[in-house]
Amino acid sequence: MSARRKAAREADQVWQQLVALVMDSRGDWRRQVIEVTGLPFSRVRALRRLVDAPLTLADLAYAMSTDAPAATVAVNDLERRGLVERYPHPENRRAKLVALTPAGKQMVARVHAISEHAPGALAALPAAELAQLRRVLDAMRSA
Amino acid sequence: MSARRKAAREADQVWQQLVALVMDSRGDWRRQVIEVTGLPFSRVRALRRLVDAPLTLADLAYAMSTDAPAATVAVNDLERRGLVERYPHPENRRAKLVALTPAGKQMVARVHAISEHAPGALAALPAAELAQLRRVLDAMRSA
DNA sequence: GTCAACAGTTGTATTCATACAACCATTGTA
DNA sequence: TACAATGGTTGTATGAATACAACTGTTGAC
Repeated sequence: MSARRKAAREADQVWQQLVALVMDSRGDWRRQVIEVTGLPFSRVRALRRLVDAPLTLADLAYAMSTDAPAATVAVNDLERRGLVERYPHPENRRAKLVALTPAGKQMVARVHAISEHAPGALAALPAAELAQLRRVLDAMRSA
Repeated sequence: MSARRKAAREADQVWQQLVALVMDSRGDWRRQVIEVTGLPFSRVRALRRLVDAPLTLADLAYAMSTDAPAATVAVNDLERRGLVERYPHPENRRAKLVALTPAGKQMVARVHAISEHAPGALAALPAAELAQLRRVLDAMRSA
């Protein structure tokens, strides 16, 4: 096996560990998101896909791995709440772009501000390892 | 602020980053779990709480952060599928303990074997950092 | 100009998840 | 013994997530 493939498999395994860890001890994060925003969780998921840039409905549906009708319904709801707005695609009159309004951005910020307590195993890590972990996560985000 | 409290806050922040990362790029893990097991996701969540030791229904409900009726329904379903069995609590005749059957353990193993590809940012990490990350995760699991 | 493919919308149906009320049996205690 | 608290079950109600069929308008290829 090539070194490249080996590295990829290593990454996949680490990822699985991460997912399992978060999913297992996720606790009430989802519940908290729903309570803080007053939105169904899927709406929040939609909002978070739009932080970087506006998306067409098709792209949004793909990003959420659902279908187009679901995206339409979600955007309708978010638009009624003033968190999002539709506007015509400049180069394709079939398509529409969906963008966050200021209120929408604020809502996303509120979600990011939700703080959940770290599970015991994480809180028990030595400070040095914790710092290392944070460095890795920062590196990932900026990548 | 005490050093202890400061460390706890640091851990909480790292944890938030982890949760956000996994939730954002979770992709089809849930979908895959459902497909592989043929079970609703909440049933899988229940199964996974039972790997370490049998639980009473009340404890299971608490661990899943839902209520007792939901736990009863879930266990009924899992029992019909032969993945779990109830037996009387040795010291409290009100309570019942729920334990995985061999088939149930096998099912959990199948869930753990589901491999999802690491998101780009993670796969792009230098090998040394990846190894470091894995070390931290291993340490967390054994803690 | 016709026609297939694309982008979005509307409406419907189904399954899941969740919460709550009401109930029975057991336990421990006043 | 009477009573409150615990552990579980049944049934009901509701909202969320998901999928699919059918339709309109737009585009691009032939």
